[in-house]
Amino acid sequence: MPPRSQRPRSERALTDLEACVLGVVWRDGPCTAYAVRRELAGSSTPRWSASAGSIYPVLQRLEAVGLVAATARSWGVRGKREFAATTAGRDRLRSWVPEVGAPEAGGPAYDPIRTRVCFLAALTAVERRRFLSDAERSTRASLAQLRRELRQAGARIQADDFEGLSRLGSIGELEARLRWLGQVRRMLSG
Amino acid sequence: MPPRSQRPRSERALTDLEACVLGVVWRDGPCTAYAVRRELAGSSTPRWSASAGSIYPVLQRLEAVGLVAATARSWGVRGKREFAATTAGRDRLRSWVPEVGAPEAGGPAYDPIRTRVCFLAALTAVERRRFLSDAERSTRASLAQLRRELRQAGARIQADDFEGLSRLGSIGELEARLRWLGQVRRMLSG
DNA sequence: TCCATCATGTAAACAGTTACATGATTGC
DNA sequence: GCAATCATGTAACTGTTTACATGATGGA
Repeated sequence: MPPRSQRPRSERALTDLEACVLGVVWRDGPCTAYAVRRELAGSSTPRWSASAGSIYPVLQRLEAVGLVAATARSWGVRGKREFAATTAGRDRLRSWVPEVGAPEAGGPAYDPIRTRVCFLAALTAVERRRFLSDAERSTRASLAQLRRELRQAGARIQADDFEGLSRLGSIGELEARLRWLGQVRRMLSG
Repeated sequence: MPPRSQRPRSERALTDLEACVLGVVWRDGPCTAYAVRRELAGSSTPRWSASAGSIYPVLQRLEAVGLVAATARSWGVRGKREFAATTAGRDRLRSWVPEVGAPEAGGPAYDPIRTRVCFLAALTAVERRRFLSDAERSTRASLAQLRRELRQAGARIQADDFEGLSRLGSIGELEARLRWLGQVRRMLSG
């Protein structure tokens, strides 16, 4: 297990959070840090906390390296700052998206439920069944929510509605998980 | 967006990494930190780096709170330490597994590919197609690898082979992603 | 003899979270 | 008048990573 090579600080790759914030700023046009927060908080995949302490420092970093630029507006006593992606920011986003990074980028995502199944042996038979039904219920609830959002967004998904397409992917993932959980349940009881 | 309530340091919940390390130690019986590293590194979901700097501190923490215990063996000049889960550790693992934490625990996992699709609008049509075929190829490679591992493990999956069941879940997720990527590709070109 | 693997750790850096702090605006 | 939302940030903490450092064992 040799240590991996290191990139110089100045041109280091964007973290996924940085790239997402950059992406939101690029897509949603001039918007405040608060709007970015709201956007990330509303995401169906709550990977990040979207708290002020997460987002403000990220935008400061992005601004410092010139990937986003802020314009001040008067609001209250401190004013508000609206961010937009610069040309460099747009370019950076464009190079980030196809960046697969590791060769195993196509591997399965980290799923806390699947990870827990690995250690299901620690539970009694009753507890296992309970865990599985909880996981199924919870997954069904998320699935229903996603389908609601999909219906709300519009009758049919357009080719340029990448949020809708992404949501479609989430739905597919949850449906697959549900099928798998059923399979596991049948194997444990049968 | 009110701040969430905080847990006292002493009884804070295990992080997923801590729980996984505890789980591996519990499952694989007395084993060295190095073996835990190897196990995590070989996992199909490389969420963590599994470097020495990750695993050793985690085991130190787990040992400090009495969830694992080490027995020293003579090896080289420093000796080696073999870890095993204590009764408290096993209990803790048992309470961790069914712990769903957030109500949205059943939501979709964080998938870097899906996240990138959200910002596909930043690419040209040619770049989009290229991204999609890269993603499909990469996913197919991981899928083939997982199927190989599944075949290697044994002809049929036993009800108590939770690693095999988990792998089955990963395969289902990747198959779903592949179907979705095909759908996206058809929508973009059609 | 050399290399891969087994084995153990530490130190510094860093990203992200939690908690704290403040105040304006808008709608009921 | 009051509550929810909009808005901006900072400070401390902490978990994880990167890089560094060392040495034994076993097989080709």
